[in-house]
Amino acid sequence: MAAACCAPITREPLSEADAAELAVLLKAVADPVRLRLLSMIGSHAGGEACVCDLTDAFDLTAPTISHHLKVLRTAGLIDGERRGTWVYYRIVPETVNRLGALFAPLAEPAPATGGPVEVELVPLAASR
Amino acid sequence: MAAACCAPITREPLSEADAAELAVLLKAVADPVRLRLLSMIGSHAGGEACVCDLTDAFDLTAPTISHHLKVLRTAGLIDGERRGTWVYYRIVPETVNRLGALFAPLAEPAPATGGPVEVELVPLAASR
DNA sequence: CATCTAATTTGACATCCTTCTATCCAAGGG
DNA sequence: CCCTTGGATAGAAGGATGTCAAATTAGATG
Repeated sequence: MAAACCAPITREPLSEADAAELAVLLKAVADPVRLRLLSMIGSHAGGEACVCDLTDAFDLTAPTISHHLKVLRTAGLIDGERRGTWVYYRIVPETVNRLGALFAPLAEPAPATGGPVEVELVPLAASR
Repeated sequence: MAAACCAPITREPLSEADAAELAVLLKAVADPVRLRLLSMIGSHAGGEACVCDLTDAFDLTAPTISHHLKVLRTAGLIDGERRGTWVYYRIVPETVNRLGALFAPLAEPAPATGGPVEVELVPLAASR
């Protein structure tokens, strides 16, 4: 899987291949449970979260949570590691950033000048 | 549907309600055809595209394209208008921007320098 | 070694999604 | 007024997806 790229979605038409690959990534996050898992892992102190903590936060069985974690891991959004008895997961920033770039703000509500970021912005002078 | 908010996904845990609402939005874009439709509409000269142009770009029947456009419209990602014989669609920037904010770039690698965090991550599923 | 707990895998089932064909509505042109 | 064309709707078939119970693997502990 070549890293899909892709200029902001409103900049230029996506190729069929890029669209297919991005859809896989988006399907992974297009679920309430996985969205919450991702945010819980990403915002957890230390940058990683134990599966045991995650499981307790839902009214779902452990296998179901495990399934969702696998989907996120397969998509390259998180990465897991076993340390002793417990397994810890952490965010893979590169992959998350790819989604951010896809929906990059198209000059509207001023992208809150909160933090200096490394998003590759393409010259905004072309069409339009 | 109240406008969902939401700080970047790695900033703080999403509430159950916000996650549910965002998942609906993400499901709308988590499809290769709809991704391409969105990018074709958004990047089209004049900011809008005719359904007739969109349909020709796919190996799908007109009803199928119409269905996907409806999904995007229902999600608030695009807006359509009939002018005479043809129907034109355009992007709704506010909604797209919401997704951009969700996956807003977080500081890159930033592994606590020196910490015991540099562990070799073993693919959990690899063992067999 | 036996056993307990954390986490994943497997298999089943109900639901949702994508796509099609057939049909219907809207706008224009003879 | 009829007919043609652009586009949406209705309904159905088939595949994909989320969830659970049961079984399995991997450390830790007695």
